[in-house]
Parts: sequence; structure tokens; C-alpha cells
Amino acid sequence: MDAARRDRLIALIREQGERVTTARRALVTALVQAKGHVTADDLAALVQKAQPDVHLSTIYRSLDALERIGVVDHVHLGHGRAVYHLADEPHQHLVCEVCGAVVEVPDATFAELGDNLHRRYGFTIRPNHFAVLGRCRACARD
Amino acid sequence: MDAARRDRLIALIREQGERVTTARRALVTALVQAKGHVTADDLAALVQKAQPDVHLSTIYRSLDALERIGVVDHVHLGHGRAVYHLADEPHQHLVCEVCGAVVEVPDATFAELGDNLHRRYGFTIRPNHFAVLGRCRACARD
DNA sequence: CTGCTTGCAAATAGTTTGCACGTTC
DNA sequence: GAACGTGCAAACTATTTGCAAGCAG
Repeated sequence: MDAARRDRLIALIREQGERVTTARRALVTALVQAKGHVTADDLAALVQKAQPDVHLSTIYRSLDALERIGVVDHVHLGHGRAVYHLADEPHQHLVCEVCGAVVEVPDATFAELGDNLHRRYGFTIRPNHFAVLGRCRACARD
Repeated sequence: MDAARRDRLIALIREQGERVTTARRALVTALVQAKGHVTADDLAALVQKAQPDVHLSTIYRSLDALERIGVVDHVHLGHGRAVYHLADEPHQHLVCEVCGAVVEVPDATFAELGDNLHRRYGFTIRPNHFAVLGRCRACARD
């Protein structure tokens, strides 16, 4: 359940030596609710429903802290904005450049590509941190 | 040779109904010299060696025009900035998140992944327009 | 000569930072 | 109570846009 997941994450934050504050609690709650792929703005809106005084810059700073301890991850989509999501359940993102839809696919899909790149170019792809641009089914026909 | 490639591109611009101006000529020259992976700023610097009055906004507008007719392409690397390159010789980019190095790999490397994603998710990847983040050989050891 | 392009300045979007104050451990 | 986190305002970076003047076709 969501509450359990949230509590686990909050415990993790404390274990990692980061402080647990009202803002961070609300942020984790928002991340759990959001189920991935949210911008900092989206998160601010969610958080502010519960805690109206939490400032957008706090969202950024907290996301940064959570990212350093491996709790969240972010991906840059085409046009400047970044989207954040919890880092458990690693997955990749397919982003439709027409409608902006984000499709999640399991990490394993990229395993073979990863092996190839590593063998041929010595390049280690970072699981969970890149987006593939293209067109989703609905937007595929030019 | 470079000059020939540049002239071919300039001819292409005219054929596509776009105007050929001093700024655009200089931009194409810069793109050919740069051999890929340059930011708008980089291009402005290169262009301004030859044509000091060309403004950065003109670079952006011209790149936009060239992109619309398929002469250039751009990729968003991790941190906000975009890099531009000529669109002939399609290739993909591997970007090292530690040192920023960009490794080019032929489009074909991604063919199988593309097939898989299309078959399983109806998602058509856009060749030539996404960057894969990870670590290059030199930065691979944590 | 008519409209596309340009230079400039100013606007915008997304994110970061300095500082004084409040909170967590 | 010392160190860290937060709110706010202001700075920053990358990019876009309005406008008047200039050049291409």
C-alpha cells in the first residue's frame, strides 16, 4: 500500500543521514501518489495541497537531496523540463515527442543494447536515467 | 572535402525554399567545421569569427529553419543545453555523465531495440534524436 | 518591391543560490 | 545548541519573441 511505501522511504531518508522534515515528508507522499513522471512544478502543486507554504525551491533542493541518496531519479525530456520519479523499480522511459506521453518499459528491454554498447564501445549505460524519444502508437501516423 | 559538403548543403537550403543569407552560409560552414555536437553558443562563436555581427538569436532561428527542412538535428544532453549537428550520416549519441564526452555510434546499433519497442509497445523511436546517458570507458570505474 | 531574415532588447521557462530565520537531531 | 533545511527574492542559463530595419528572390 502507498502509506507503507512512503514510510519505508522516509525511514530510508533518515538512515541515510538526511533530515526528515515536513516538506520532505510531503514530497515523498507526493512522489508516491504521483506514480512517476512528474515535473518539479507538478510536485510542488501536489505538496502544496497539504503544505501550502512549501516553496518550489525547497522542492528542488529536496529532490536533489533525495537523488543523492538514491531515492529518486530524474530524466530530462526533450524540452528543458525534467521529470522525477522514485528510484525503486528501475525502468526506462519512452517519450512521445508529439503528445508528450511517457511509456514505461522494464529495464530488461535494454539489457542487450547495454551489453552491445559495453562490448563495442566500453560504454556503460546508466540504467534508469535516459529517455528514448519517438512516437507513441497514437501519434505514429505522421 | 568540407567546402563541397558545405556547398551541397547550401544548395539544399535553396531547393527547400529557404533563403540563403550571409548568416546561414556562415552557420552551415560552422556546422561542417564543427563535425557535430556543438551547442548554439559554440556555433555562435564559430560563426562570429567570420561574421561578427551575427546574433545568437539568429543562430537559434537559423538552426530552427535548417532543422525544419531536415538539414540539422539536435539532441538534448543531460543538463538543459542542446547540441546540434548535420543530419546526414544518422547516428546516435552516447553521453558520458561524468566527463561529458559524446560517443557516436551508428544507427544500426539501435535497430533491434527499435524493432522490439515497436512490436511490444507500438512505439517508434526517432532515429537520430535521442541520447543515451552513462559512463564512457575512462569514467567507468566509479 | 514584398516578404522573409536579422539585430537588438526584452521576455520567458526552468532551475539555482544567498541570506536570515526556523527546525531537527 | 549546532548544523542543517526552508522561505523568499533575486540571479542565472538556455531559449524565444516583438519590432523596426535590411536583404533575398
